[in-house]
Amino acid sequence: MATIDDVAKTAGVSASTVSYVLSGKRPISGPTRARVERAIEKLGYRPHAGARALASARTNVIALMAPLRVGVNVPVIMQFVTGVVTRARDFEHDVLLLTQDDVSGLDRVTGGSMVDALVMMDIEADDPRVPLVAAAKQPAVLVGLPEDPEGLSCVDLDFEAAGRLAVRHLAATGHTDVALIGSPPEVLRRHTSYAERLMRGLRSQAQASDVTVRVEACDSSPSGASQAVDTLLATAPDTTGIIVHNEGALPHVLSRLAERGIAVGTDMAVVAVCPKDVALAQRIPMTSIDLPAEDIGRVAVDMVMTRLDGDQPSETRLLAPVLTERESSTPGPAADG
Amino acid sequence: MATIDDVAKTAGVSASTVSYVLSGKRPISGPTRARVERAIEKLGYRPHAGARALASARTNVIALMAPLRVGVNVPVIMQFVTGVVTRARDFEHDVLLLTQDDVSGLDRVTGGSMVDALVMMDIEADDPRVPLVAAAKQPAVLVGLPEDPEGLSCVDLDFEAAGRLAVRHLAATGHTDVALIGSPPEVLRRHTSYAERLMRGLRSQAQASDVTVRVEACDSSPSGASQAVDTLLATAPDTTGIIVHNEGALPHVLSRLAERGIAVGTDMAVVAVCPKDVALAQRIPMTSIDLPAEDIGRVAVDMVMTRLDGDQPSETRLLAPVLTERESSTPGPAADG
DNA sequence: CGGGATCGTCGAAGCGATTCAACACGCTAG
DNA sequence: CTAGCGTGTTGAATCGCTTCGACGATCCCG
Repeated sequence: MATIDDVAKTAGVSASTVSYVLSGKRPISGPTRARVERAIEKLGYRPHAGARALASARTNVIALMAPLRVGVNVPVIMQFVTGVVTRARDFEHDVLLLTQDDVSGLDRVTGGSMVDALVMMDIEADDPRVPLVAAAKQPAVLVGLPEDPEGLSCVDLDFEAAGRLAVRHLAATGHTDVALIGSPPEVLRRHTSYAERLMRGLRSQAQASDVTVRVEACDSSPSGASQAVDTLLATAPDTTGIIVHNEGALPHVLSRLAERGIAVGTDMAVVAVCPKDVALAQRIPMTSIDLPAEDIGRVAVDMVMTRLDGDQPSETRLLAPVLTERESSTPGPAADG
Repeated sequence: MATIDDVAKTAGVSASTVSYVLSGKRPISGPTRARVERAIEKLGYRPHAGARALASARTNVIALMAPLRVGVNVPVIMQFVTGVVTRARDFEHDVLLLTQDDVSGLDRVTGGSMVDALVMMDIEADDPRVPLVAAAKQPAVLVGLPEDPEGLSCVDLDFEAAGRLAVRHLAATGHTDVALIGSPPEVLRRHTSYAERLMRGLRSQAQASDVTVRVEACDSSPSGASQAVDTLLATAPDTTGIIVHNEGALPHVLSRLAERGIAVGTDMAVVAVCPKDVALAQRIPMTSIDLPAEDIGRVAVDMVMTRLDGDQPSETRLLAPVLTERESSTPGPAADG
């Protein structure tokens, strides 16, 4: 491989000049720049990433911790990841992927200066990674909300507001008995923050809107979904509105309702909290609160990049939920006639 | 951050000794090793990845190109990725994720010595990345089969054998009119190798077993799947066995069959080509040919690691397909009575 | 008891970039 | 006419590690 010295030699300049042409940190005259660029082209020169990292203390790589835990919805994760990877490229950064949720990987990439910054997904209320990453020299952004952010920046959909919004929507369309079909029990057991925040919003708005809300955990299998539906209808037969916050279970919930002869949209209003494409890929276009996974990934990168040099204060960004009415929810019983 | 010199100083040895303790490339006496290790521990020393890469020409990172193209099944991709990431850790390597299928990323990580090796997924028959990666100084393994591998190593499920196996199974259980519900049209248009190989196997065995086989492309949406089923049953009403090679469409195909009152397993035998967990997550446990995505990812890493120093010759590894009978396929009409 | 092998450690030379201080040059202003 | 300035370029130091050759000490065997 050609080195910067080779380029310098064939362009008839010094290595530092080549470096400045590349980085633009000092003015270089037009002719010189042109000669250098020609030399680079000719030799097919690519700066050595390691050498660069050593000299400049910048790797142009960010770490993305995306633990693949049981119960997480893989396609949604991948939407995040896509957002992160593509946005990172806008900042000339590549992405190092860590899928294990152990803490050693964090230590390695952080301590070894393998990355300039970190984005961590699937944050739990009391996440063991948080103190470690707070102590790291690299800036970090958490996707989700830990109990104690320790001065770290966070970003996520405002699930609490989403919960309120969903209930408000159902209440406004005349429903008084609503239910949540939510995350798998494993997710709840881990105290993954989004699940709890949604419920909090749900409950507070239920009280405010004088609506009862029943909660069912639900794993993503067909049988799990059927069971959740059956239990719900057995214990709360007056339910006329369901909020589904479980991408994997959603199609099965709809199937089960269909099997039981319950027409979604007329007999039963259903609001999904999920990415738009999931909402549209069901048998009926779903009224949904969009989970803008790719956006969130993008924002996470924006935030972490801002903090690369300037010591921006930490900040928490909760994206406002947007509810889009589609065919799965229509005015409920109280609004009838 | 502490440097190797700091460690050397506090341990009372030279930096090279510390390095040898870490790498084990020269014998170090017990007491010395112990002193060094204590110093490392005490200072929380982590070798600087960039410096290491510069000096040793090893980054301990491999690149994973996983283009997220339309029509690919994301959960399956993630199974590959998981296999790659976890196996890479066994070799002390981390994974740099490239999701864009452009060629510039390849160039960057390759030319800039950011990685020691490459794993490339979703290979097309005439993939533009292949010549580039063949010219790179890093070893590479392709997941899939290009038309001309140019001396590169490849790994994949033996889809041609899978096609034969599926037909043989159906033929053996008495079916004479079978059909494939296959990949989305985009995938076929790209000449993604697995789709074509499966069809080749299907056709050759159909001829050998004196069975007719009809082929339907099928996108992964509910409507696409329904349409594929409807078209199939309209144009080939005698069909009694279906092979589904499309993870996304599979549940919808089954739903549609159910809607039309066709009982899977008795009226219609269905064989799926998909990961085992997908086969088991359907309304009926599916007879399936396992797509061992995670295994393939692991094997890809094994192969590429073998080629890191030794100049092992290139090799193509096609994993033998395994068919597991479950409830979705039972003896067909000719075997009845 | 001497000579060669073996073992453990060290010093120094890179690896390939970045960046700072310094310098040469041509201008303008005084 | 010169001091002073800005512009464009350079040389050298530096980043933190690996690795090669060398060297003293210890060991074994004849």
